[in-house]
Amino acid sequence: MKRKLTLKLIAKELDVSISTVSKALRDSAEISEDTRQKIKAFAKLYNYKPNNIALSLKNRKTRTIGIIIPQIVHHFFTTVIRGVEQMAREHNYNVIITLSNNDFDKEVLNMELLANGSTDGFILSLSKETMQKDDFRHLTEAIDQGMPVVMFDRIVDEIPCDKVLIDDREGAKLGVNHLIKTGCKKIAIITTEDYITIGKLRTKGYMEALESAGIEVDKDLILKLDAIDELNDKAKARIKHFLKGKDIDGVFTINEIFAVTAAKYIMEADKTIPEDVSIVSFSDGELSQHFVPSLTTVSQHGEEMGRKAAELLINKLERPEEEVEQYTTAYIDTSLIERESTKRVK
Amino acid sequence: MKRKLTLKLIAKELDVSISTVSKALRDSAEISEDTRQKIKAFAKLYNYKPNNIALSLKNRKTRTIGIIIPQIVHHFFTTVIRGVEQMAREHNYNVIITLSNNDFDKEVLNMELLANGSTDGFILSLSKETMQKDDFRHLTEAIDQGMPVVMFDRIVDEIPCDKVLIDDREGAKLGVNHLIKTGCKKIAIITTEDYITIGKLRTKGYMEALESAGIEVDKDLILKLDAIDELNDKAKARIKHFLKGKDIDGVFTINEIFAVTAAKYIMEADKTIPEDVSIVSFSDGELSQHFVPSLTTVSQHGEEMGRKAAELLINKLERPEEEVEQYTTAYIDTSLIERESTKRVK
DNA sequence: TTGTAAGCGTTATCAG
DNA sequence: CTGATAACGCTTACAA
Repeated sequence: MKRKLTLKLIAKELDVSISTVSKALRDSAEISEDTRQKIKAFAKLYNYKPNNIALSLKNRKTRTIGIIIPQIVHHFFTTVIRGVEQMAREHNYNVIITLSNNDFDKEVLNMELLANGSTDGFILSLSKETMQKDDFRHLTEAIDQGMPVVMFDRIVDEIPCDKVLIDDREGAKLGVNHLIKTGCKKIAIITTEDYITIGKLRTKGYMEALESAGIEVDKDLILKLDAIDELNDKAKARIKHFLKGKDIDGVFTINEIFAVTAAKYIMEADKTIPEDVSIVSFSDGELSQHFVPSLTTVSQHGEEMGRKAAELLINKLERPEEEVEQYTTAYIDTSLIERESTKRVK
Repeated sequence: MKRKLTLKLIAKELDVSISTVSKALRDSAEISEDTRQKIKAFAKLYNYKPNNIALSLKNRKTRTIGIIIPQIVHHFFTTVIRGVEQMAREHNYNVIITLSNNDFDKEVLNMELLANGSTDGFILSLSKETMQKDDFRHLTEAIDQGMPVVMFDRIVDEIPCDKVLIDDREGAKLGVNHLIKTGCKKIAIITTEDYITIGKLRTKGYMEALESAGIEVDKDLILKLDAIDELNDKAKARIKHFLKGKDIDGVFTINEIFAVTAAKYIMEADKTIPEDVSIVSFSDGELSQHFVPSLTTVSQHGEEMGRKAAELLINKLERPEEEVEQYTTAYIDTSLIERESTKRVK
């Protein structure tokens, strides 16, 4: 492996000082046209690129934003990333991503990696395990050390940092209201246990929507699973059992996988979607789009979320150090995407 | 924002020299039990963490592997990442990811970011645009500068570096043979234009499978699209038109999206899957698993691929510098996952 | 047992 | 116009 070209090497080769080279390359007026030309030509020829590590050390800035997310398969996270990248690019920041795979230790590890020099701050969504463990020391430590942090989607209230959320409650209402509007009367929900914030809030939205439509909430129509991004066989069986023989005409689910699985069992029971049972899912992704029938979803506008998160972070990064700490929580609206799994509004 | 704790600060606070602190923290025998204890206690109390940037600069090593991929939505890429991370962890390397979003400029940008200090080497799959443009200067430059590179999946032969591939041709054969075995005689393929290597190779496998079964290749049963990860309306229309009224009993597609879209049009034409038309898709992902009917796929073993890529890279990184350059191309086997979209083998 | 100094690659300041 | 020097945070000979 060759050694990378450095200022020092160029200086030696051209028999000038390192600082001359540095200045020439940065087009300093101090340097004579002649030398500047010479140095630049040489640098270009041998493809000199400044060493970012050295720059970061010098500037105590990396101009890099770190993203830590539980799982990347999610179309949602991809869109968030895109949003972050857009905003980052506009402000001349780079973005690197690490995955926690929904694993606590990995999340901690990644945070340390990113917190110790590689990035100026980060944007993260908590792993499932972290939320279960209820252990956020890695977060508070990072924040204590002056790392700006923005949490999105899967957050925890107590941590003092900026937050970007979708309005889960409103989103769920949007979805359930659509079911109601299209004539559904007996609407079930497939959600998660309450320790997962999004599950809890979406369940709440579901209940509120029913109530304000004068429909009584029936506990038998609420299924709370312990799963979130993946369904094991047990969870599938629970969904199957839950749907079996129930007299329902609408299902609201808090994610795509739940929706698609429910749809499958509904069709297996020889009911048609949306005529017999309508379905609305939270989270708009590939699955919803390509499923037959395609699913009506509550879209989360991930890109916007990413943009907002990046904006908040960059704000913190570029603000004079002494300003009073204060944290904002931004809400991103959801919207309904109508597809084939619900009836047309009359 | 507080300033991060450094050796210097600790040294000042404890009134010792920086090197004493450094040594104490690294448990050097040079330092007296006493001072060591004192320093370590202090460091722990204030949660000292060494600055990775400084370490990288010092060691001229980051112990970080970069991954550059076109698009992360793909379940396949997620599994590859997981494989890379496993292997990396075993060898004490970190992993950071950047996305090219199938965009040439972004790929170049990301490479520069990663090549200029942030990582010791990288693993990448080319963006669609890069392959179209046929411009690989960013790659050769990085390699010239001594950055070890491993390409996987979407590669280009001419670049001198390690490569990890799945055997696309064999994989396609596997899939098509399965269709043949289950009784299909008129098998169509939905693939990409030939400039995308995987499309080309998979088409080849398809043809070979047919030929060796004594079935004549019918050009009318081959659809080459210009799309790869996403389908625009035009591509969808082409699929629809392609399938319409064609007398086929099997469809092989080179990715999930093509398969799912084809399935949809087939069902719309009131044919049943797999009785009337069987489907096999390349790439095993969420879509195939959750679609109704679930799709038989050729699985790519992404995790293994990731592991292999990381292994090759780490090998290069830890090898004494002077060794002769030589590049290996590893092939990862595919396997068939039978689901509902094909008939049982008799 | 502790401290000094050089060096990793840069840039900024100040002197020549 | 050019160059020496210090500094970013850390490690490691080498002195003391």
